[in-house]
Amino acid sequence: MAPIELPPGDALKLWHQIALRQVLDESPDLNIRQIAILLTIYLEPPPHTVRDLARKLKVTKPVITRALDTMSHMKLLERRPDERDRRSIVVRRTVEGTLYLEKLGDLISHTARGQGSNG
Amino acid sequence: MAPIELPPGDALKLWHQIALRQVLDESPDLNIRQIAILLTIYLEPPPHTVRDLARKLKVTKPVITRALDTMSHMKLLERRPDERDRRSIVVRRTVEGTLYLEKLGDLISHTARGQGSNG
DNA sequence: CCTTTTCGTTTCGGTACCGTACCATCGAAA
DNA sequence: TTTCGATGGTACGGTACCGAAACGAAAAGG
Repeated sequence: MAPIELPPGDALKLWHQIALRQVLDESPDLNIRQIAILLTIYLEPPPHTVRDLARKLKVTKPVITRALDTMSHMKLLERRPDERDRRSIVVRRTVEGTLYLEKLGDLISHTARGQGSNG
Repeated sequence: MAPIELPPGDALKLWHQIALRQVLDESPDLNIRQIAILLTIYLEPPPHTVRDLARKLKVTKPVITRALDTMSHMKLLERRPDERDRRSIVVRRTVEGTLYLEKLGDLISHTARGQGSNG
């Protein structure tokens, strides 16, 4: 895989266009912690528990609980009891969450493509 | 300028790493609207008034007013009365805001560079 | 059994954001 | 001058987030 050349100035323009698009589209505005949690769940190997996520992001457990409340209500992910240890829960992906992140990836990718050229 | 090739999968990994870094660094978490406002002010030609920003982002004026309150308190930008029309204010850049966005651009750029290569 | 530890959730007080509606000021035009 | 529209700010009620602390349930260990 070739390194991606993205000078700081272009990076900010890219960020700007993506932020602008998200605002104009009125897409659900997850805060930065929720985004980090969601992407960790989808991009890193399972299982994901509240405790693991809290430790990985260096946030308190209630932050994870509340983020899971919000995002599971949006159907972006799903809680499941852990069969082996009933104190734990396991966070799982959903179809809706997969679609949401696919769209996000496409948006970033497409914006980056338009960004580099002189358009 | 060459087009930037950033496949959706890599885009999500990039997003993940940047979000993770922002959370771990406890950087001030501006919401998506505030980011869009800030970058518009810094990347598009002045002058920037509340009304212009509200129209450009298709949000209500109080959204802009509150975002300016928050970000001017963080010294990321500055309100100034418009000399020509005293009903208007003009939003201006600050040194701190410039530094903040320079750091953000560097973070994105650096993360993207590490993203594409196998590092 | 009983105590301690672990896990996720809930509660508490506080802060920040939202949209709707209203307000004070300024500028333009009669 | 008065009237009217434009501009930015404020007030209100509601929602969501935060950290700290307390909680109930389940596991671990005596």
